[in-house]
Amino acid sequence: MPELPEVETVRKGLIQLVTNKTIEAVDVYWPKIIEQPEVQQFQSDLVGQTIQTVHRRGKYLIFVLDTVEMVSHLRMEGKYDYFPNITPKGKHTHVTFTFTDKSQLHYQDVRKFGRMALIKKGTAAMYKGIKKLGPEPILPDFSLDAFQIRLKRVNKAIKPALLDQTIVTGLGNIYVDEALWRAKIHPETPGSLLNTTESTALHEAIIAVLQEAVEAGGTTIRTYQNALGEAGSFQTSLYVYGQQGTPCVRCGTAIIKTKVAQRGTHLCPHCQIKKGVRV
DNA sequence: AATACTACCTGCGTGC
DNA sequence: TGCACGCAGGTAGTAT
Repeated sequence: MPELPEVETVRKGLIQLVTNKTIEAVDVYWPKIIEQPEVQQFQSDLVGQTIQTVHRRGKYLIFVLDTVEMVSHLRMEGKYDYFPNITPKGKHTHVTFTFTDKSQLHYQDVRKFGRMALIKKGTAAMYKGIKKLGPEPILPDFSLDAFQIRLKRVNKAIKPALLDQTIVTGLGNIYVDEALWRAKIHPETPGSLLNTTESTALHEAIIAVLQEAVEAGGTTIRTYQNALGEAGSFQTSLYVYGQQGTPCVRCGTAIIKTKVAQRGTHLCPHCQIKKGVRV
């Protein structure tokens, strides 16, 4: 389910529900979810550890325990579900954590793309997926200067460039379309062709859309009862994502859906004109 | 180094 | 009803 705002919402929910809980058992039903160490080691390393807090970096959740940290990425459809009592696993439950008070955290993921890894405490920043992330989309981490300098070296389309997580982390398919619409930039524009006005507007739009979405608790597309972070309301504030056929609120032109770098892409064909390509 | 494509999975809607 | 196909909030691996 998640881009940054949804992951942040999940993190807040987890903090409320599992802080100070001690793990009594870990059950794994789809071993590929566990990246490292081996499943048995993963389970035994976690048993007896208490969750101190949950951090987030980009779209990664980082559970901080006594001597280890558990990095968790939800990818497309991963979800955490909390149960106050021991509860039978669902069809798509792949990992369960049972706490000493008999409450449980279930990891559910229809497409099984999500991943978990155990690392030594304090080493999350060095973890494979995390170490290559760009800055968090907030100031001062995400500096306009560095963003503009970096964009000059980007020859590919701005949309996949932003989805890459190395220029700035946290955008996914929804918020990248929203940010580009706000900044009036066509998603296929090569990064190097953005002028100062455009890159400044884009920088501002990225920060704003993600912050607003965090405040709204994220965007809920499909609802699964009980899952943490599924109560977001930002879907009512989307200007292009899923809005194909409806009028652009700025100019009235119908929003279209197309494909850019293999991803469904929404834009206003009047406000967002492609540069660098002969028409 | 940067870029482009594919794999990883399941379920759902669409069209024949 | 069955079936093929495209599509879905993401990233990692591989090849060029």
